[in-house]
Order: sequence, then C-alpha cells, then structure tokens
Amino acid sequence: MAPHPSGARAVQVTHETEQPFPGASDDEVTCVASAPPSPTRVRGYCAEAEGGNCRGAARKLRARRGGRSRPKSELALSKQRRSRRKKANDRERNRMHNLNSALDALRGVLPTFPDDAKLTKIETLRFAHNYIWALTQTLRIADHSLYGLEPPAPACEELGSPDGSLYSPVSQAGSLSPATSLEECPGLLAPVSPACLRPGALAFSDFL
DNA sequence: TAGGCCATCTGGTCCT
DNA sequence: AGGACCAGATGGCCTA
Repeated sequence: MAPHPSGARAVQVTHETEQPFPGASDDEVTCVASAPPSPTRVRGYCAEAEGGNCRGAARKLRARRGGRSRPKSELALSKQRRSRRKKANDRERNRMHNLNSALDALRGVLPTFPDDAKLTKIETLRFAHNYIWALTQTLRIADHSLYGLEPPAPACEELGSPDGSLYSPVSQAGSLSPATSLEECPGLLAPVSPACLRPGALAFSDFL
C-alpha cells in the first residue's frame, strides 16, 4: 500500500507555541538518573542507577543543574530549556530531512517503473537489500561463465540469501512478499548483459 | 472506520 | 555544554 503516491503532505502545525513542554518541570531533573529505559532501549542504560551507584550519575545530575555556575531564576531556566528544546527540535527535523533525502536518492537508483507508486521507507530498504543481493549473485554467475567454468552447484547459502534461505532475509521477517529465488528468475540466472541491469529492466516487485 | 505510513516532538543517552 | 542519535508518543493524511 502506498498511501502517499503524490508525495503531497499538508504542513503540520508545530505544537511549540501551544504546548511548549507538556510535563516538563523541574522534576524531570531529579528523576533523570533513575528513570528506567523503555523495554527496547538497552544502549547505555546504567543498571546501577536504580541503586544509586551509577558512576557519573551524580556528576551528570550536577551538570544538568548547571554545575557550579551561578543559580539562575526559574524564568531564565525555563527560557533556556525552551530555547534548547526548540534548537534540538530543529536539528532533529533537519536530521530526518537528510535521512529522507538519502532515502530518496536510494529510490532514485533503484529500478522501478515510472508509474510505480513511490516506495515506502521500509520497501525502499528491503528492495535495495534484495536488489544488491541479486546483483551480487548475478555477478558471481557471470564470473563463472566468463571464465568457462561451470557454475558450481550452489549451496543453499549461495543460491539463497545470506541466511541460507531462498528468500531475502529482510523479506522473510517483513510483511512483503518474498524475493524471487534465482531459479524463479531465469533472467538473473543467465549471464546477463549490462543492458539487463539498467534501471527499469527489473521491476521492484521482483525483489521485494 | 481501521490500519498503514509519515512528520514531528520529546526525553534519554552517548560523544566531542 | 551542546550536538548526534535513538526510540516512543502523538496526530494527520490516505486508502481499502
């Protein structure tokens, strides 16, 4: 499903002015070191923090409170927090825009038909992964035929994706249809001419 | 209307 | 101290 084929999107209204910091209060400073991470968040979580023994936690706490610098008024602190948050939001937005630009560039080099709906992010990544894998297999086979060697009876891990299956590993886990195996895709099994690899020669549905 | 996709905000963590 | 990165939450848009 491609919900935004046109790519048109209404500009969202930022919440910055209406609700600058829901839940943001000075309490946030006091619970920084002890707040447990979400289940999926593992990186950097200091287990000792809960017992109060986390090395550096106190230092960080002090740093967040402003260290030895002159204490600021609540108003100034609030202003500073707001300003920092706003800047962080801008950076984050910019970062995501860069990420999307890179994703668009990736879409641009993937073979799709002009009237294909725009690939979603996850589709783009899976397609790229499968496409690279297919090209790698193609080159390998082309190498063998070029030097007059019989293509070796492919071991399972050779014919299939790196995990030994016939399907692309990403597709396996995902909801999209599995990638075609080389056997199902004779065009990829035969020694290919460069023309066969030109963008557009293969539809993305061959790789998803 | 439900579900998928997306942009944005947010707070936590790590790094310089 | 501040920036980068990450993941969760939220709300809007779109399609089946």
